[in-house]
Amino acid sequence: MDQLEIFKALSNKTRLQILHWLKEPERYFPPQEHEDINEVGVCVGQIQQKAGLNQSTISEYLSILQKAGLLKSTRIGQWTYYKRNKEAFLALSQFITEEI
Amino acid sequence: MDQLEIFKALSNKTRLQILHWLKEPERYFPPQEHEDINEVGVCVGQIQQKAGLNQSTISEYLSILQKAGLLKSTRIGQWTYYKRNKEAFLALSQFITEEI
DNA sequence: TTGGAATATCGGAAAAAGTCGATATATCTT
DNA sequence: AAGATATATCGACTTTTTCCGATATTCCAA
Repeated sequence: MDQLEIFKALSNKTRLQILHWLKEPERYFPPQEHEDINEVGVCVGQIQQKAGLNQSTISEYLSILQKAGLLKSTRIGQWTYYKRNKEAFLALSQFITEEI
Repeated sequence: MDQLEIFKALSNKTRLQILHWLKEPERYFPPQEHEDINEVGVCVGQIQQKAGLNQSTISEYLSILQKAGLLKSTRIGQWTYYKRNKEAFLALSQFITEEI
């Protein structure tokens, strides 16, 4: 866990918003056409639409969040689904109370 | 609590290091000449020395951490002492597990 | 096997952050 | 009151981040 990388990933309004949405995907997104939203997460296009930024920007943001370990991704057909990585948030929470 | 501001404050190696030191000030700093280290914290000069960056840089970094609410400061005579604000870390930890 | 849809990558312009040296301010000492 | 010490602020330059449009890649469907 690279904490600095994680905090950089969290230092952006849109990325924080995305994480908030992905904490409760059913609440913020329509059911995914082909997959179970709770199983694989939400596809890039839906997140992009909701965020209202350029497609390339959102694709990169999701990649930043994933590289930091905060999201997990699954490619199914032409879609990439992103979902929250619970363990990372627990570890980060612990880091904050115990190390800094 | 402005979470974005907090995460930006945490997105810097030196600032993270400072917070780590201030979590256990007795362990990382000599006793303060004039004050109780556990009461008021550590003065800017000591932190600057340990961090090895310019005085103005450290002064600004401490100000950033304080504006984000992560540190509290006390001016006593010509010294400004900074100490960890425990409540802020607890609240942040909770935000991370509950909101994102 | 070609066209279309979803996503990823690249290159760049603008904005923000990092870091310094110089200088200002506040306070202590004499 | 003057010099010394600790900290804060300012201006400048460099590096990083933001966000876009254009293009590439991957995969599906006809």
